[in-house]
Amino acid sequence: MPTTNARSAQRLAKLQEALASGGTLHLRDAAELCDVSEMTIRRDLTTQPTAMTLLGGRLVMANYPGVTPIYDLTEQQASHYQAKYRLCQRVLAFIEEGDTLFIDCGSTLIPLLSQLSHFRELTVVTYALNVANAVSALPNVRLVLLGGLFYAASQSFGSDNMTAAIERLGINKALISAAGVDLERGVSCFHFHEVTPKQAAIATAMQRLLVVDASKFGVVRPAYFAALEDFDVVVTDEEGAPQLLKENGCVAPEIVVPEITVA
Amino acid sequence: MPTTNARSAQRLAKLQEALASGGTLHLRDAAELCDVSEMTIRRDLTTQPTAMTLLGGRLVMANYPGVTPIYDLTEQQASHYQAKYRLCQRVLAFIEEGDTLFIDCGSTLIPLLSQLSHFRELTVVTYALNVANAVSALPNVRLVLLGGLFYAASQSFGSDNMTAAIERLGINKALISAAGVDLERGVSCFHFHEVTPKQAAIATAMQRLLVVDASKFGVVRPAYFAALEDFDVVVTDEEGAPQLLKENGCVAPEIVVPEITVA
DNA sequence: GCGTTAATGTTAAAATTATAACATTTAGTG
DNA sequence: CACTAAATGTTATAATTTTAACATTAACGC
Repeated sequence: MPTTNARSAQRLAKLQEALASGGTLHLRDAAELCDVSEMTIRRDLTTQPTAMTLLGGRLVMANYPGVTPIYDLTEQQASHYQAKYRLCQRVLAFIEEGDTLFIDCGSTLIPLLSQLSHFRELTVVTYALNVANAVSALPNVRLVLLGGLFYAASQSFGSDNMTAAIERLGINKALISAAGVDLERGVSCFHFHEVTPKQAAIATAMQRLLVVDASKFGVVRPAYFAALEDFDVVVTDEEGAPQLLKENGCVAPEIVVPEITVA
Repeated sequence: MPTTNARSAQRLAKLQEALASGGTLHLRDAAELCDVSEMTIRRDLTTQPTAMTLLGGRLVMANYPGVTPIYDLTEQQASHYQAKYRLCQRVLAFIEEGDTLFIDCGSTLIPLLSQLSHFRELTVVTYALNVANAVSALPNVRLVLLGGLFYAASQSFGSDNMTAAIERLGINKALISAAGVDLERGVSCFHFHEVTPKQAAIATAMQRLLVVDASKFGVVRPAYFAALEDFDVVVTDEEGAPQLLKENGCVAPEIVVPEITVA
């Protein structure tokens, strides 16, 4: 097994160039383009670290949204996806024609976005790149992206005038996700730069929805951003959640539970 | 051969939901998800009109940039790609370690972006979603996205405080693209919302580079944004460009032509 | 309920892609 | 210049995906 190879890296760079503007390249053509055998390209891909993948004999950029997170729905993951999907279906029940939605970063709310195409007119405000990408494809949804410095870990942006930018917008409903929800320690996330936009959205929005799956209950993450009482609604997927929360003296949010039927 | 099938369409809709947020779905999992055999899914795809494709046993959204336009490198397309690639190679010669680059929207500068991974540290400022996506994958490049309202036609954002946001940044080099370059009528683009960020970048940057292929010469587009003299360098791919411009009395910009060797 | 037809399932064969093993070429070194 | 080892090519084999043909089930009209 060789350590590094300059020529190999050069080939991959060339191929990546070809794919940078989008599209796929058949292994056969890739080999021809680089004037080597298909096997060499295959080896390049396995030996060197690269952003490309071979998908059914075709070379694709692995980090492209339509390709990357290869949704390997094994049994567990399939059910996990179903859970995420159902959660978003419940959120959908709160969305109305003409709404201006603040949509938080993370993966929780992603399945919701394609559902937004069923509305005639909506506006989505977000500070997350993955959310923006999904929404940018919807012709009926106006997209406002709050920019700034990009944080790869959360695929989102941070800026010092995020609060001001959010306050200027007439946000109807804030859909907030979280990495931890605890009755005493409140609602928290992983990254500190998310705190500002989340808090600004909570402060501005007419209605505040916390969207979390049950696995987040009882968990505390480094960045605290709100108390459970700051939300009007908690949308979750666990049967026991309402009791769990209410028995512990938390009465503020209306909690939406699995009774809601999924189409 | 059946005419239409409600259930078939319903399955495809369900699968499309699953893929809407990006990713791929193995045929096996798609079949399981719909509770039918793989063959049925295959038939759905061939029978019904759909935006999905089967790529190496995996279901993908065919209209996603990384997947759809299957890059059939016929001779012409290959050479067209080569041209774009060469143009960006020339631009690359102007970029230095540690630069803060303003990168304009459009497709012209896209091939440049993956090349930026060769630097140790760079900062890219942009108001284009496609640029941001390409840059977000580069670990060595800091990304600043100027947000606002999304314009699908140019895959970019517009906002009324774009100028202020750009002025606050210490932009080293502005890489500007254009849809039209005319000696008398100046440099123009298609969309009016692009004018503000372009002009702000030109005003702020230390060095201003206009990057255009020769097909843009002599063309005037609706939105004027600068005179040719506002640029320090014009990077182009046409041999005749320097004479063409200089003979017409335009002496300001240094023009970079194909003499520069491509690796 | 019977007969017809669409819809789906099952299986086998063909085509394609992936892996592995070994052969050959190329580059570098003393 | 020979020696070594990496890099690439070639070929055979395995695994996977695609296609095709036929069997079975479900739906619908009479």
